[in-house]
Amino acid sequence: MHAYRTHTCNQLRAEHKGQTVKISGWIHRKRDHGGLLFVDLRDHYGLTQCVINTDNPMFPAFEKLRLENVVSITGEVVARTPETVNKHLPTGEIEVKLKTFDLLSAPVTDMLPLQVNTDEPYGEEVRLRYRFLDLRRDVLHRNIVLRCDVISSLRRRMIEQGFLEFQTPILTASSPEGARDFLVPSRLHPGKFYALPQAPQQFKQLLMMSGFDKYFQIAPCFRDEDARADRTAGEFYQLDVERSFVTQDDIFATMEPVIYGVFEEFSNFTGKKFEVSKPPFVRIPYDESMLKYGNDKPDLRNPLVITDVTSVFKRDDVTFNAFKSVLEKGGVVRAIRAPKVSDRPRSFFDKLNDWAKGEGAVGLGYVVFEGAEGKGPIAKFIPAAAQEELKKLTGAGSGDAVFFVCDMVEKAAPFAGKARTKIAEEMDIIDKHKFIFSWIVDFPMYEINEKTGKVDFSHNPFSMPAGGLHALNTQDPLKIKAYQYDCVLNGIELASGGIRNHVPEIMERAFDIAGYPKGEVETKFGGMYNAFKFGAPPHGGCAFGIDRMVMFLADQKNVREVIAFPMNQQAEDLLMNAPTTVEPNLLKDVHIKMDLPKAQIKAAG
RNA sequence: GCGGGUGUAGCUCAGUUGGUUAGAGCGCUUCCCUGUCACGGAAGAGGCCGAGGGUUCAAGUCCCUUCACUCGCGCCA
Repeated sequence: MHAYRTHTCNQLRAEHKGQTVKISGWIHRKRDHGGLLFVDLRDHYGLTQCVINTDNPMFPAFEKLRLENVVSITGEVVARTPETVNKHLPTGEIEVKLKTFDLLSAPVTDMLPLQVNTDEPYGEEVRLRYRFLDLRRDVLHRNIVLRCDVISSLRRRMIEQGFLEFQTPILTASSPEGARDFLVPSRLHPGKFYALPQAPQQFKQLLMMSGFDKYFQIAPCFRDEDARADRTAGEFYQLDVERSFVTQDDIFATMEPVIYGVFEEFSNFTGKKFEVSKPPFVRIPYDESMLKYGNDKPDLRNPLVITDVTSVFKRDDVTFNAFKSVLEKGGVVRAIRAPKVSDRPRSFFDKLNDWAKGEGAVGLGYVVFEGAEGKGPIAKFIPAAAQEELKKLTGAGSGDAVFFVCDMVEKAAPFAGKARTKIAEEMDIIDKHKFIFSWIVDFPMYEINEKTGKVDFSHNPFSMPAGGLHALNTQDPLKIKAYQYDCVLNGIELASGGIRNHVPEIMERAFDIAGYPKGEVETKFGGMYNAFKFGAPPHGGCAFGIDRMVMFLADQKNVREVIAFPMNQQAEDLLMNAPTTVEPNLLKDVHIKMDLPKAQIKAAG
């Protein structure tokens, strides 16, 4: 007999009755009847009930074992009587009648800081400090299995399309992404540093210039920026993809079946099937998204749409001066039509108005259409003819309300976006069991940097500008679009990508417009720049956030729920105690001397 | 760096307007219990109420400071 087990804890069925088996695992739960003791033994695969009574001389020793001890149990598989079968358990037809057992772990003597056999919510700090216990618990354990399955599915789907899986360096140089780098000091080169890759961006482009055609990688990425619920501290994984001789549509056609396929494959993970939007995913130009949804990552589960109704409030017969004064300064009015809400109580509208005030707005004006007539606090400023124009622009009919946001465009658009979300939430019209994908396309190549007031890259500086060199030389930089796109799912950015700029002349001009001195491209991205000169194929790609994909499929609100060993919000690993101070000789090796803020000198000790 | 929330037993939480000895469930210890499956029952141990300061006859409760965790903002093209 095997030293540890002949079967797993999810394997034994009625057909095994009479067999002598050995199973190993953790003591999940005990039910002690004095003369009769039931123990649920748990391993990765499931639970098996074991039973022992006082006839067995091992009874006293076995009875003393505490929860979460690791034991192997040898015994006979016994069919349960019909009335004692447990239908909720796959192994519920049988139990193992214990003959002998071995304690395989050191005996558990301390109190468990968190209980494995409950689904009670625990504090983050305890969960992270004792992550190995939390990972034993059902929900987190299954989430991590899902993550493994999702990654192998992605890998299989990419390989089936003829992509090659690469590894790229972890110790590298600073890359063109805009985030803070993690730095690693060089021992051999005093005063110099490696940077951990924010993404393998340059390497994957170099692989295209090296003639490999179809690249992918399950790539670790490192960015020294603060965490959010959908963004872990420090590091995350991307499905990183690049292809040669492709257009934007080729990238979409490559990725849509992969992403749709994976989401469809695991759409039933939570036990409730999610409906997945089929390829081709809807494509929305950036400008349209900003107008209709108020951001560049629309939640398309929300059916509400924003329209521009500035023209209505500019009419001479409309006398709503609160808006007119803003319009005179160049502002806009954005409207959100909320269908069939005229029967809602006044409190529905007041609540939204209070919310808007809480967001720093003056309020959220609205008109409710009942029959032909518009009602509400500001309806009296809008005569019938103007109301007709309003209905025409927004598509509002009888029973609908239209909410207004008025401000300068750069404030009105995002606030209308927030209001769109808030109104839909209050109306409870967002279908929580849908995955709706979209591609946001035609991002602007440049934007005004608010701090400096100068023209800056708005996305990846390596993206190809639409219209190429001609556009760069002849158009207003702020009007130039880039072959740059995001894949958005339910209001969260899932991927970003672009068709790259592979022509040195266009790249130099692009950096010139963003105010970089001549030669900057060559100094900063020398390897890439050289490659561009020696035969670079047109290429492009994208990168999908794996943690976020799994988070969606597991229906979790926080990426930590799908990562085995995440850091906390302060980018600390409570289990491994990182970051930590190091021995002075290690610092000396890498030529580092501390110069700490006074308050932290004691802490660094 | 800034704002919101939370902090009471090993864990999850309750604790009234400031008022006697700070409670419950799980876990832990001892005992009873031979068909449970979140087994049941009896008893028990376990508390610097995050820390420090203040107001008060009296503070878990009110005020100030501070720390930790968390959510968000800044940041992340």
